[in-house]
Amino acid sequence: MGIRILVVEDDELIGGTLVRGLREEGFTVEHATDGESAWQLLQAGSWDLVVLDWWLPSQDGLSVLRRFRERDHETPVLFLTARDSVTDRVRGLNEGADDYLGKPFAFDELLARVHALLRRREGRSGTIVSAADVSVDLATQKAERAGVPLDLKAKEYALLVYLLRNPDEVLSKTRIYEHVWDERYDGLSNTLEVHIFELRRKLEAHGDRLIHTLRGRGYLLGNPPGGVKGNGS
Amino acid sequence: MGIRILVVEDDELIGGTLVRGLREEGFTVEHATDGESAWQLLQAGSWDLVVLDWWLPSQDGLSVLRRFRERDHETPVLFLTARDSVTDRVRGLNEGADDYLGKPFAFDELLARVHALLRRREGRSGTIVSAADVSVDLATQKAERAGVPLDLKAKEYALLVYLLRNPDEVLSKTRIYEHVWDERYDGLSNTLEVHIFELRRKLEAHGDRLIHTLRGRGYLLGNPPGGVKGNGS
DNA sequence: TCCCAAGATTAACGGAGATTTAAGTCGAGC
DNA sequence: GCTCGACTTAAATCTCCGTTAATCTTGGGA
Repeated sequence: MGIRILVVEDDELIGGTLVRGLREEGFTVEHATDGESAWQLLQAGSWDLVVLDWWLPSQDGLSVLRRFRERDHETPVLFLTARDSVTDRVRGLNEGADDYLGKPFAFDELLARVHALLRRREGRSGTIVSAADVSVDLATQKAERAGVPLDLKAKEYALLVYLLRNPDEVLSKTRIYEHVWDERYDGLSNTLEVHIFELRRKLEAHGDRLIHTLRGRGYLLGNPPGGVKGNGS
Repeated sequence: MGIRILVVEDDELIGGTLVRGLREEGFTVEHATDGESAWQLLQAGSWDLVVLDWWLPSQDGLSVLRRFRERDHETPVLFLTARDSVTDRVRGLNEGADDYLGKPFAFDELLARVHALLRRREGRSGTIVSAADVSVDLATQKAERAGVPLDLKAKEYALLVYLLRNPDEVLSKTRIYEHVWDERYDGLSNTLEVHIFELRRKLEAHGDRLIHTLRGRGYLLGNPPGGVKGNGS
């Protein structure tokens, strides 16, 4: 939903904790337990952040990172090193990792670094994503419109975040569905429409329409398409 | 629309998603589920891009590609390989595919590659198609004239894109209709004229006439035809 | 100048797609 | 294992886009 994180970690306990914990924080999380599947997932999807373990069974994390960086220099990578080895972390950073964390670590600490990396990428705006008079704080998961806090369900929140991150752009249902639900969109279900409805209801309690329908094309959050409609005169 | 894409994919879910998603993005999309019908469609129509699955029931995608490339070296082909097999993708590229994508893939990623391939072919200009003071960004589906955004319906958008891609050229109603509507033009319906009218209305709100009528021959977007009209001698 | 065909314009209709409401399902937490 | 709430499914209703159709306008030829 909204923000997609790939966790590459073979240790069952640590991996499970990471996935669960990050999901509770409202992220969409996928989990790979070896280098090969990690590589496939990296190529397949667009990720906002990658948490990558140093030691992996079939292929070490470093070479995954190196291959990944040949194509993608943007997506932040948080590197997990087995211990706080200076040489390891230097090598990781040299290969394009953005930050590292030595095991064992507290989940809190990892979360702080995740937010820091995402913040850096959001460009100045802190953990806050906003458009028009709506804003969401990704760290605290609080959404508000015109200063009034919104009480959103998890899916509504995820949907809003995705729309906010692509303001004034036509987003097809296919794209929205794949991002927010992390599934293929078969066009048979109207789940997306129902959530749009709920989100609109809550947003429009404190302002006018923000989510516009482009019939047959998708939805758009922001200014109504086509600028000013009925000009005066 | 305006831009025609052939999707060759036997998997119902993936194919359905591709067709629906690409249509939402404003393309005219046809769908073939086996090599034989794919071959027929390839020969029948003129396509701007082909998305071709590796595995097909009656005949594998590679041989379809090979046969197609004997006649057509221009049309970009995006190849879908079942997995990220290096040998598969090398073979595909050797046979004349322009790009590949390993399943599973996110729709977003496919869309990005589609735009990249079209861009390469559109000639430098990015995803932007323009003529005179009108331009359309195929990626964001935003159209504008003299900097003023236009609020176009799906069909109007498709029509405009087709006209923009063939500026200063007389386009018969038959050609326009078959490209934009993807149907035979029987000359009985005046749908095309109605859409031309609507499109003109929106375009001419911010400038003078751009779509000219060539009585009995069709329409032309661009400079008035023949320069000076009633020149003597 | 008159006539006719091609095209322009306007209004109305039908249906696909979108909205809305309500009932069903599933999982988390007690 | 029960209950509550979030999410999904289903179904009714509505809305708007694209088409049709009917009328008006224009241009070219006799």
